[in-house]
Amino acid sequence: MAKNDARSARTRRKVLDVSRKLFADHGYGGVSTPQIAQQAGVSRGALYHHFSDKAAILEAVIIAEYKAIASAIDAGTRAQSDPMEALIEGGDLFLSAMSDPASRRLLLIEGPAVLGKSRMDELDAATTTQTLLAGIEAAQQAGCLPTDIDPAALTSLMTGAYDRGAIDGFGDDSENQLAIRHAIRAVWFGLSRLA
Amino acid sequence: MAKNDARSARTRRKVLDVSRKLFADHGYGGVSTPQIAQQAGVSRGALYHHFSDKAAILEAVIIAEYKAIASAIDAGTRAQSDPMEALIEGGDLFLSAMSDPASRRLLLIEGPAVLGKSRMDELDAATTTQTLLAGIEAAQQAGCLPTDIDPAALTSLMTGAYDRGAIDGFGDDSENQLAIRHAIRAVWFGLSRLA
DNA sequence: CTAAAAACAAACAGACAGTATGTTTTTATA
DNA sequence: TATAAAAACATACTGTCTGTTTGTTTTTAG
Repeated sequence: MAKNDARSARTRRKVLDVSRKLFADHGYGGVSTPQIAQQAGVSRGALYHHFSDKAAILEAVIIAEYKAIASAIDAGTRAQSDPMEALIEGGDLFLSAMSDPASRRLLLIEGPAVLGKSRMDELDAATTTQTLLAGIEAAQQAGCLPTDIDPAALTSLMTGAYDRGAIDGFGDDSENQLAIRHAIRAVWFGLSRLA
Repeated sequence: MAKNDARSARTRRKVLDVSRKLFADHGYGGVSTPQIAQQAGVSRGALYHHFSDKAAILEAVIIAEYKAIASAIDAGTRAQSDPMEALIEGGDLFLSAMSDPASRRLLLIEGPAVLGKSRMDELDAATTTQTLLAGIEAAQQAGCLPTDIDPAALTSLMTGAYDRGAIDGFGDDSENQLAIRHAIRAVWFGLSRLA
């Protein structure tokens, strides 16, 4: 069972590579399975042999995307003693990882619309949200953030802020991006003043 | 030109009422135009006479939704001398207005995916974003918020926080909602400490 | 009262999603 | 190595959808 595995992996890879670009460029509804099959150089039968339906293709693309983001953040994370610095650096790495417009559209627009919020939450579990929640709780225990704030609620708000910051911060100019990073730093510093 | 206007208004109303519920319940892709026409008691021909395509129906639904939100916020806004109190109260009203799951799905999920971010920004112009930006600038001029923060950047972040807060704050329990409101208050207070 | 326009209805054409059926390639076993 | 089973791939087909076109009824304006 080796030659088949490679064959399947090759086919899946071709489909996912093509689909990622198509979904990111034209959105889920703007892409057809014949289009994916043709550009991937694969028959539609092969496509449906590996994926249960069209949404499953997007889901596989998004899972790969989460993994890429997570490993990019992991790779860039340095040992950080101060919990607040860790939060800010983690956030900056997230924003950097989301500098690709394709990532942003797939994870923040198409994913929630096609797979639904609850499924996206599951897929996200090991990635940004969990990391942020852990960081916030650590900062609270270290006395750097006020403890009367529900950590899950703050995680929601800051996740939303980062997501929106990623979307708005990369319009065209990188000027904007710096302003976003500065503003989010201010939010964290302000919260730490309340501790 | 009176009887026809009423006829058109009646037809449009029926289509939009039915579409709002269908789109909110099953998502844009999960609803068909025959389905809309049938439930609205209207022929598909009539439907396409009033709307250029399926996306135009969603757009009309979303425009109505923005108007409803805006007027709900307007109606609840009291004269507020303190700029920070105005910001917080406006935000609370936004969260209350978004307590309807249908509003949340239409404005935060389906809209961006189908119409795109730029179109949603245009439709949103007169509503939440503009109001928030004005509030932040006013607070900065009054010395309640630090002036070294780009107001547009902060508006992005806080809009994202509010949107996400609306989505996460209404899962099932209202306990969550209070935690969200408390956390966002803390964010504003923290920022004001930096002024 | 009648011609033009607006509103509505029905039929149609092209395309798509998902499935069923058939074929080739790979794997496991005798 | 020969062969049966299984996996991978290909093609054909069904029902449905979207957007358009053509036709009909209702309303408006002169």
